[in-house]
Amino acid sequence: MGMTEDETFSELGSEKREAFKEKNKGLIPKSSFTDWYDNVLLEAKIADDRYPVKGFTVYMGWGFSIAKKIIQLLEDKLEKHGHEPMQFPVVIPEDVFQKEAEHIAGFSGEVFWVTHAGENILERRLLLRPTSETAIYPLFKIWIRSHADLPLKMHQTCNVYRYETKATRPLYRGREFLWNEAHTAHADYEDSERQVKEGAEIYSYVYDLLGLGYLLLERPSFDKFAGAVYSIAFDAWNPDGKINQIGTVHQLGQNFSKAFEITFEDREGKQALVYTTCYGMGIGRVLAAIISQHGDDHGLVLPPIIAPKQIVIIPVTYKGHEEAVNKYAKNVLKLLYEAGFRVVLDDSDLRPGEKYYKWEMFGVPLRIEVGPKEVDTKDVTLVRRDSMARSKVSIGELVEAVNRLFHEIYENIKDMSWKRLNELIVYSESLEELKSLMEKRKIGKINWCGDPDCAFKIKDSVVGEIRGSLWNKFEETKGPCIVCGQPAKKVVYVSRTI
RNA sequence: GGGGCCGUGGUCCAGCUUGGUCUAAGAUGCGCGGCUUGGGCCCGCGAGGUCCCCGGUUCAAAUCCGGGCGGCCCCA
Repeated sequence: MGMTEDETFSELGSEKREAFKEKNKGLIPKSSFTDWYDNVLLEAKIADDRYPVKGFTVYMGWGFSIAKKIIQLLEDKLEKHGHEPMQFPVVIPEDVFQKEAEHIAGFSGEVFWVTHAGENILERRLLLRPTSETAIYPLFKIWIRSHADLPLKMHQTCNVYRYETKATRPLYRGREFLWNEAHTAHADYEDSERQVKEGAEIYSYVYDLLGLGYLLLERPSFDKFAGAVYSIAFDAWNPDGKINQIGTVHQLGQNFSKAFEITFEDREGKQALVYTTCYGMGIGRVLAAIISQHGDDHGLVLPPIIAPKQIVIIPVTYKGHEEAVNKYAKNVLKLLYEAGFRVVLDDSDLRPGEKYYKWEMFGVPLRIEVGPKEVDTKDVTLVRRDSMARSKVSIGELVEAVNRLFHEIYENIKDMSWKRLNELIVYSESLEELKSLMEKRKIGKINWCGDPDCAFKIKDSVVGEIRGSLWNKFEETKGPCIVCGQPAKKVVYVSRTI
């Protein structure tokens, strides 16, 4: 439509832009990803970035409703696996924060400080948690007495604070962000390893319910969490060719238990240090992944499981038929409500066409149209949000049909997302080739010797960086290291990052 | 951290080069009324603005200059 692939909406001349909007009634095409994304956030009432502090974003009604559904899926699953819900304070005293050397080195550059109370300078400075290990471990030290107290597993959903120096983006990267973090302590390394697997499985379970496409990678050692033995991460694809890290799981070994002296009496009656793990999921980033992976030119496309409203009923009334149609629509509403669906009847004064566009923007999975025809034939017209496919079904079969369509919508958006991810991944045998892949916004798959110097050379010569190797599946190397030509140890993925 | 582009009613934006005709145009959205209603229909009326902020130049600043804040893109 008069726009090349590389051109973004905002780079078009105002004339072309006006022409575009005239033709598309104000909608920005998803191919202009940044503009589309900003537009959808506001139009679909997801988030408002106009809060007067840089990097701090307001969740609006529809967006926070979705966020709450995501949180609920995650919390239910964590608690099913024995994690107790807790809430730790947002402030951490400076001296406690500084107990683990690597951890401070990793985070101290981006912490917010609380230095005053009124006009008085605090004797002991406090910081806003950038993550909660150092808030939680002093209490773990108190709570854990013996092997009978282990494993200890907790989680909390809270805001954390990091003074990001990179460009902030609503939901993707904020200086305050909503996440859920889990922290566990174990009697031996084997049990903490089992826990890392459980954490990864819990996260996979949630992302799969949301139909997201992602890579589960073990990060190279130079990119692990500050203070971790190793880190694994969930990298979701993004339409602009960057990678969106939606969750991480860390094996912390005894690094923190040493620093915080978290000991227990083992079965032989001796004091020993616990092993800890932690994992975090950024709710905003997961929401951003759902918006970006599933959305289309008409706006959001939500998986039914997290849609705040799953079905919208649109009555199509004509003069003389209003009463019959409205009555019929209310019966359909009641039927679906009683069957347990989240359903809304839009009986506002807008024209039906306008309502279609509006609810498509909000990503409601199914639309039901009822007019005089349906009243006559005792059925309804169903329209899927993902494919826009129409069908008719009798009232008697409606509930069954909705369940079936929800399942089909979920399967379809999930398949499309994974298909897109697989199309993005391209195997590459030379730096030249890798560079061109990055320019085409692809994800490179390469052989690597494991030397950090080679990794830095990649970062210097192509725009992307090494994200890691598959964690849950071993991949055989197919050639020498792409940089130095020495024998390769790992197949790793390279991409731009958000 | 470096470079580029940008900031005008809720949203998208015209105006800026060449200061005055700007008491800031338009579209969309919003409110009221009418008409309509199977994909953003049409007509009428109305509300809505610190032209991002501070300072400077000038008889005069949305427009020029300096600084700040904020946004987007590219590079480290």
